Amino acid sequence: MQPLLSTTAHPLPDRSTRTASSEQASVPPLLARPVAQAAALHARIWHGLFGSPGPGAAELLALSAVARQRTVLAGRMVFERGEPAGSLMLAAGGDVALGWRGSDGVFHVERPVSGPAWLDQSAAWLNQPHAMDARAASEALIVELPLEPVQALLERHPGLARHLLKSLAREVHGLAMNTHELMHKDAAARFAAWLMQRLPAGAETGAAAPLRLCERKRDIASQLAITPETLSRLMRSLNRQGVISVAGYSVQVLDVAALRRLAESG
Amino acid sequence: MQPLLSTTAHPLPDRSTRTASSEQASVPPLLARPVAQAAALHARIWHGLFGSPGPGAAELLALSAVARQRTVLAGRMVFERGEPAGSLMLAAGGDVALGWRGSDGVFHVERPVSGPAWLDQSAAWLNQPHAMDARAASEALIVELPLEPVQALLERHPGLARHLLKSLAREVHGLAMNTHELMHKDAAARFAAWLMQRLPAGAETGAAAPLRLCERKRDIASQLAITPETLSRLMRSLNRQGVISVAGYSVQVLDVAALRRLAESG
DNA sequence: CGACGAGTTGAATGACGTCAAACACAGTGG
DNA sequence: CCACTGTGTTTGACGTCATTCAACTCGTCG
Repeated sequence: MQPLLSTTAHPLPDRSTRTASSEQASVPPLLARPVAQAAALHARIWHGLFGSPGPGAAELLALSAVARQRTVLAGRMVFERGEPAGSLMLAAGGDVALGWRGSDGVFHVERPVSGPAWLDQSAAWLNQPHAMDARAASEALIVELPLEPVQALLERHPGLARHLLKSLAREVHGLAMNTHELMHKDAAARFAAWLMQRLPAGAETGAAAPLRLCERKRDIASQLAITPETLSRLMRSLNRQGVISVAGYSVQVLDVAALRRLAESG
Repeated sequence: MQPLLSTTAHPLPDRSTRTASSEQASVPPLLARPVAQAAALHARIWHGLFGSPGPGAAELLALSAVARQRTVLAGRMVFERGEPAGSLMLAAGGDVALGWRGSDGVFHVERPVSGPAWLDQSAAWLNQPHAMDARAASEALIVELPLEPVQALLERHPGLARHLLKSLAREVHGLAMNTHELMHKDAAARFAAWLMQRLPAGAETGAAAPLRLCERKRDIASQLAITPETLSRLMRSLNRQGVISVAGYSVQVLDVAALRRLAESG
């Protein structure tokens, strides 16, 4: 029916391979190498969380001192909705999916996260339970910052507060954008925006380098709050319009300008 | 057509009266009374923002010292999207609508806020412009906390950081709930949840006291991300099912349990 | 091979938006 | 008192977008 496009199913993205390589890049050295280098790696994690300019070396060291870490195997829960949250939670490395598990046992991804990144920095401050489930998509290094010690830290390192406030503010900003998108954009615009987000920064016009989807399409759909069927139809429609070119899990954006127009229509 | 229900239009809620009375209650004394009592009122404002237990007296005093205030007349903009945000912004009293002005000049309310409450506590920390427009719905007392002095304050009063973090965390929590609702609930469920929220705390089952809508229905609709037409049909449908009883701007919830079921379906 | 899960496709259904008309009320000026 | 106007809401007809349900294909794993 569409001879120019292979509509056949394609193999799933190889999660185990991807997992392994992403861990090679960021996590395992932390566990395997001598302490001095581990500290340098900690610094890189904090940098990912706080951006730059981040907290000073002394403050980061103090943070590292109160941090408790553990690894969570792929597929296991990091924390569950309703569980009391005594700590600020973050993923130092690996991939974690924030979402919720339906009554049928299926996990719905609402926000995929790839370390280093915060998992829940708000529940602990409010003395409330976690509001979502968090499930490791790959083996992940989870860091917990227990609230009490962090508060004590703020007394001794007031400069740290500014960075914690900043990262919370970043989350507010992101959530507000997200809400706005959901309220005012249709599925096509949201998907276009999703694609734009993972376009390498360079590509401003014309065609861009091929892009590889590294999640199941059903998970992409659930981030966009649409059904897998609708996502499939959307991709086919954009493909037919010549905006993107789809082959299984690899997508090439052919017309960045058109995609941007779509993403901003709303 | 519906002899049991008056379906005729009803006069708008009297905004000017409502405005005046809400200001009588919270704002004007601050401007009119001696300094000692003004401080007490400041305390009440901070309490509204931070909850309890809030910051200590010394910290509140320091906050008050760096605060700059101004009043904004009903209908004027408090700040606009894109405007640089050098301060944490809050409404000490009066009603402010957060939203955005469409290209046609119509203002779409996304979140109504009634002082004391934060208007924008995130943009300033990120050195970013405001992400939304804010428009005074009634005459409002606006307080700005310029970022620089607040940061200096954090050095001297580390305990303050905890409360700022907490209020930001509260906003994260609220936004996350909102996002979740938009993603997974249909219009009827969202409206039911909206009604539940403004039900007095006492009413758990059966019928509840009549409720008076004090915004234009089109503004309620835009908070729910639906059109006024859909809201009208929803109210009629709930009325027909006997869950609520509608007469113009006054709504009585007849069956709290059914409403809760609706609100949680999704 | 057969079972299973992921993805795709089509038809039917439903939810919600759009458009246009009518109505209610407030305020205005005769 | 009565038209007249403007804004807000209601209602109906209709269209569009997205979900649902049910097949069907492909690839993997046993």
